[in-house]
Amino acid sequence: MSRQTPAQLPRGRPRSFDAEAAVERAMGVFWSRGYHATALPDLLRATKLSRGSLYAAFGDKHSLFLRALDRYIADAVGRMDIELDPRREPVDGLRAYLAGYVDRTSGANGRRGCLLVATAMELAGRDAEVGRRVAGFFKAMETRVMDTLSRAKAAGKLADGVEPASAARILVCFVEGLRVVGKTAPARTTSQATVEALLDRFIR
Amino acid sequence: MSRQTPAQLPRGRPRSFDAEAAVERAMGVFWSRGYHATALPDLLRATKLSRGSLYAAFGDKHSLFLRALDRYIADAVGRMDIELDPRREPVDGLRAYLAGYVDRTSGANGRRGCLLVATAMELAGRDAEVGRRVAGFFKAMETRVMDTLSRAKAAGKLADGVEPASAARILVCFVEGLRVVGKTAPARTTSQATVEALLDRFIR
DNA sequence: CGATTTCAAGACCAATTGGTCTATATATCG
DNA sequence: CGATATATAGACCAATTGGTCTTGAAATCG
Repeated sequence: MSRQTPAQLPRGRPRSFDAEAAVERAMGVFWSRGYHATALPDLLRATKLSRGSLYAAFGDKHSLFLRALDRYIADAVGRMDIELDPRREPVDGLRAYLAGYVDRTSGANGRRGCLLVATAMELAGRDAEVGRRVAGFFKAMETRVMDTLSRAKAAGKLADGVEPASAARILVCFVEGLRVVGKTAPARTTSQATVEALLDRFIR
Repeated sequence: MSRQTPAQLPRGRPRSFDAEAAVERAMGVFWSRGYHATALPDLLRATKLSRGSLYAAFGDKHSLFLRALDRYIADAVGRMDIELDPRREPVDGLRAYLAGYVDRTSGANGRRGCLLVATAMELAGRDAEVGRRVAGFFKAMETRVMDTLSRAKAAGKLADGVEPASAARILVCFVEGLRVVGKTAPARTTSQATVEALLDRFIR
């Protein structure tokens, strides 16, 4: 361990913008337009940064994209960790989790789509950095859903013959497919009914 | 009705390339790279056409893309019409249909992805021509799956409480989600097992 | 103050974009 | 043959791409 130097504040003009807020705004652009269709001017407008500042802070477009993607993933995982919290009734958790997807895949929300699914389709196959993140996200979701299903099963809430492991993979595919079909902006009632019909097959 | 003129053959050098084959090759490029990431030189290389011929035959990049997408959709619908043929055992048809997705969503096939899903995510929200095609395809799939499920139900092959209409929407979401998750190139056995577990919930 | 640092504005760059057009070769007709 | 039509190769175009660099104005320090 090296001795702690007295922290020596920087001397010049302090950083005056919030990098994390810039990442969030950039995320919004990539989300709406996709990676290739997003041009530098789009990002400058959204982040309200100058070219120089943006490149100084993030390196290049691809690095900024990865930060935006990481942010999107962290948000999604954080949401799941609340909805599928182990201290909660597992079936309630699953309902909340699926209700979130109903929300995100109907009407205008549906039409906007999902940065992660769009990125998976656009880049995951040819960009290893992206591929690892996408695979990691699906894995994280699968794990959380499986754990929740296991707790539901222990509580006798699963239909006969439902295996948490395979059911979790089914649910992951289903919700990601909802996001795809959601691009056609289906009515909320449609997504809602579909989700309920699916849940009926798994919950006692 | 105007009188039929004697068909008057064209007089000059005849067209020497097969437009439909060019569309198919272009489809392959869009499929592998996506719309925005496909540049003109990629299309010229794949179709083996000169710039002039390509623009004369197809107008512009976007029109060629629409033809490629139409071709992809026609192929997919044609496949379904065979797999889900009304003269076939409905449950066998569903198994064949799902087996096709297992094939297309595992390993290298999975990594390559699906032109339709990629297009849905990349363009459907902002390009009305594309949006209509994507929505039409999902509708076509849903109809065919629903009809098959109805026949299965009439034959007493469906599990209790399964409704063909909602089950068809579930299956459509599920298979499109398989294509998304397939971008991480899962093992064939994984996709296979997931599909079988799903079918178990619906088939008696 | 003067040193230091960060900012925005925008000039600038080479490469690439989708798209047009010209020149020329070639194939088919009457 | 001569007229007609179609092909290719590639020059050419303006606009845009991602990315660098310069300038000069602020903001903070000792």
